[in-house]
Amino acid sequence: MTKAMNSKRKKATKVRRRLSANDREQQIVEEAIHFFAEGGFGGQTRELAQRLNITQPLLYRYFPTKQDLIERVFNEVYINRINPSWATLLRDRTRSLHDRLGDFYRHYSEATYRYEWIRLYMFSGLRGEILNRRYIRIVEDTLLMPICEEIRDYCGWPSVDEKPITELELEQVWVMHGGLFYYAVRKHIYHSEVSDDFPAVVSQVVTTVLEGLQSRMSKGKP
Amino acid sequence: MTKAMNSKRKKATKVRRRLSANDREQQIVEEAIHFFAEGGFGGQTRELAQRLNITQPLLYRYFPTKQDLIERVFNEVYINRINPSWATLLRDRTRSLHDRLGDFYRHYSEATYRYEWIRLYMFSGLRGEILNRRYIRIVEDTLLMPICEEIRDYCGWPSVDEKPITELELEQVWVMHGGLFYYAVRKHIYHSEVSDDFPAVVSQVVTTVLEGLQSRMSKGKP
DNA sequence: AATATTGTTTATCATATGCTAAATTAAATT
DNA sequence: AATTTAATTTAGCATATGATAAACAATATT
Repeated sequence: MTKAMNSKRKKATKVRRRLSANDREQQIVEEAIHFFAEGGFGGQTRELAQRLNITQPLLYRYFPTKQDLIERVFNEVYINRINPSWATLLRDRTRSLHDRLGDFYRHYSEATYRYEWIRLYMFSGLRGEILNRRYIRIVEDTLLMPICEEIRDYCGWPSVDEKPITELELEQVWVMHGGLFYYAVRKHIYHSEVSDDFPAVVSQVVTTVLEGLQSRMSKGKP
Repeated sequence: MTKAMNSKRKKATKVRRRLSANDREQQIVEEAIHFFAEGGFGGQTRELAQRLNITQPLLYRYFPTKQDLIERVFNEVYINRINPSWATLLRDRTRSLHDRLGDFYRHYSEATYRYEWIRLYMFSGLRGEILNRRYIRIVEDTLLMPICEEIRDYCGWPSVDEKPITELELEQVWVMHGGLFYYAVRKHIYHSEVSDDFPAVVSQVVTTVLEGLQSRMSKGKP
């Protein structure tokens, strides 16, 4: 029995060695995502290696420098995370704007309100990486601006062709968007207690904002 | 001329040495705030010393460990930053709730939407410091809950005595609060372009939220 | 002016940390 | 089975980094 266990354990301990280059690389990236998300990019390569059950120099076989690994992590987490179908969803005027926004934030939060995503994003921002500004630009152009336009339509305001979206209109949507994002910051960065019914929060907030904007409109505020 | 310049330069370089212990300590804390806010708590003590024009071991005369200095920075930045008069302001029902919230966020943002405050706060959160949760608790108890109560009154809902503030009501206010806070995150962490008229943003958001909530109420949603 | 006090620097230690070169060995190829 | 290929480890370099002890020197005290 002991023999069997030993051989089994041996296998369990050693069998994972000598992966194919592709598998090992992917494994490293995967673990690096968790690792850097937890402690930031100051984390030591030796500790990362330990978590992978490999030696530290092996990391350098796959990534020439730590910075290269970090950039790979960025790519893995942030590339192609914005689904183009979301913009389509938002513009679908056969549905109520309330439902569209609810659906959108359900999808959006599933993709981005994750422990790794949120934390790496904030670490990256504090580091002064270009990533965040680039991401914000995309969010603004492909998501928030369309939302502004749908709000225009919802409230019966002039179309974008007649009058471009103003800075304040965009900021209004940013506060909603940022407020919902901040829910994830409270949860994953501060480890604070938050409501466990995020869709309910979205629904309530969206209702309030839409009703509020519509009410402002009826009082003659474009 | 060269002589005069030399002696002058010498003076300029050396005259600031040998401060009183109190002055030196304060000077170190002050610089440490900027230093850690920029690069995080991983910043090297040697670099901090260089910026202070002192040698690195001198830091350890005033702070036994780096961690001690960091905690001192926390105290300096976060202790007594919440002005009790804000809660009073918020409860002053002789004024419109819109004006009260506008004033409150003017004061609150002046105190906390600062480069150092925001960044140290986020660095601290990512580090897992208790600071953030403690701060959040205070914000919730002394600011957001009162706001919830005022909203109840504003909308003509039952008082808190009759029915405690629900989780969703608090979350609604958190999204507004967090959304406004996120304005500062975009500015000071992502270095993104934001509207330079924050009071206008506040005014607009507050109007929308208040109108929206009131409108929901009139449709029978407490 | 001599002495005591204390703010500051010099020199240094121990460990951490990114990274490299060469040796080793598991797996693929012949 | 012998040989080649390539994944992995061992050993170690160079510099970074928090921290300490002792020497030094500006200021205060006598």
